[in-house]
Amino acid sequence: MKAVNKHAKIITAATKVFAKKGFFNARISDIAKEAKVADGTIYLYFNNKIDILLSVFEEEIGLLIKQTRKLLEAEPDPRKKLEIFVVKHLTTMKKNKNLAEVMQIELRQTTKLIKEYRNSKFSEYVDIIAEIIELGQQQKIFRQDILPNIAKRSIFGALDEVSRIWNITLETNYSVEEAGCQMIKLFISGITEKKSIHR
Amino acid sequence: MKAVNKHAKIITAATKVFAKKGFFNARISDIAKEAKVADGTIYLYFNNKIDILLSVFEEEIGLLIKQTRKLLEAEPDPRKKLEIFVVKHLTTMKKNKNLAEVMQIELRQTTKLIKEYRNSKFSEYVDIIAEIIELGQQQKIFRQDILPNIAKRSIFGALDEVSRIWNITLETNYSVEEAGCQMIKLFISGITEKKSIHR
DNA sequence: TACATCAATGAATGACCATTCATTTTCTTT
DNA sequence: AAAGAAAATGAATGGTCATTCATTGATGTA
Repeated sequence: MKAVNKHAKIITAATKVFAKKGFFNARISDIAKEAKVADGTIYLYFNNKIDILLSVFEEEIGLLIKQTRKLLEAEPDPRKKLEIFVVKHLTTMKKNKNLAEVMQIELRQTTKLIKEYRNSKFSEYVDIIAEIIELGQQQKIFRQDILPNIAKRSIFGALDEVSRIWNITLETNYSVEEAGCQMIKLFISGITEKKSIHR
Repeated sequence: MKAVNKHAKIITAATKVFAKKGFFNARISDIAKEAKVADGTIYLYFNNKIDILLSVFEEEIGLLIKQTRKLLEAEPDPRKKLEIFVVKHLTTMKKNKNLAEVMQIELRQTTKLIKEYRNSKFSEYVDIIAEIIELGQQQKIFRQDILPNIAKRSIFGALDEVSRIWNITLETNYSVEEAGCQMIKLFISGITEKKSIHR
């Protein structure tokens, strides 16, 4: 068969199948069927099952990093940058539920292997948040007493959990705009009523 | 054999094994060995493998809910309540890495079954945050324009991610106190530099 | 057309492991 | 102490896939 890039076809199929069934419940034969390819063909393009998962992730998050960086570079204000990151993340996860699920569920699974892997692309993604925070601190717009490394985890975790919920409950409770706006408020200004000054 | 509550013994063993290997990579025989019990014995106390996982979770989170509620009831200030919740969560997850891992990793896995299950104990736990926020809003201490349902997800997600990192990286980068304090700052007052000083 | 090279196929293999159940051990009652 | 009941055992079963590889098909070359 004159393959129109089988590699890509298999990745797309695998993303879909992993998202639907989870890594351990996904069968190679499911992926093969989805990609309209023989089971054995998959092994011409990937070493094994986990290799497929990692390829799926690498591909998708790499793209996300590139797009996010592109959006950010035009904007100088760190507050706006943070907003852009939040909205971009939520939008992507809402649009691409397969990616969302693969990110959220699968990559918390195969402990050892993933732990090592995560130190590359995934870290790079989360570190974008830390960069924004550091920039804001340099410009004296963000508080100096916030540790970027804890804040970045908090913000990523919040985004991750909110978009996870979208995948779990079929109903779409909140729009991206509404959720994003709420989260920005929370991170930027906190939960406390502005006028009240605490003692 | 002089059974000293095998049920409990199996649960403890299962928690340990699930945390170490993950649900799908954990063997019933591993759990049996850890509990010093025959493989078959496990089926006298549990219906099947997933039943063990759910029992582990139910047990542990039930306890956490009880302890957290107890700590909260003495404190009237919603800001302090939030602080108590944050610190209790982080402390528990740091102390009980097995529980942390079971919560964080396993329960994001078996999609369908867990989705239904999560609507009970897990939701109850996260809803404690929403209750605190609503209380703060009634008292006009927290902003009215924050939606408790999004804020609760954000705060839980942040806590979850920060404690997840503790489990992944062997080094203990930040103490519970430091991380808790940072997160409280972030949620309560936000990231922006302010004139008014909190507390 | 004949041959060579490379890609693709999918049935067969073999390892793995949750679950079962016939048997053994321990406990209770009389 | 003996018999019956209950609990525990762990080897055997049966089903499930990931992975392999002998075979087939496609494409290019001369």
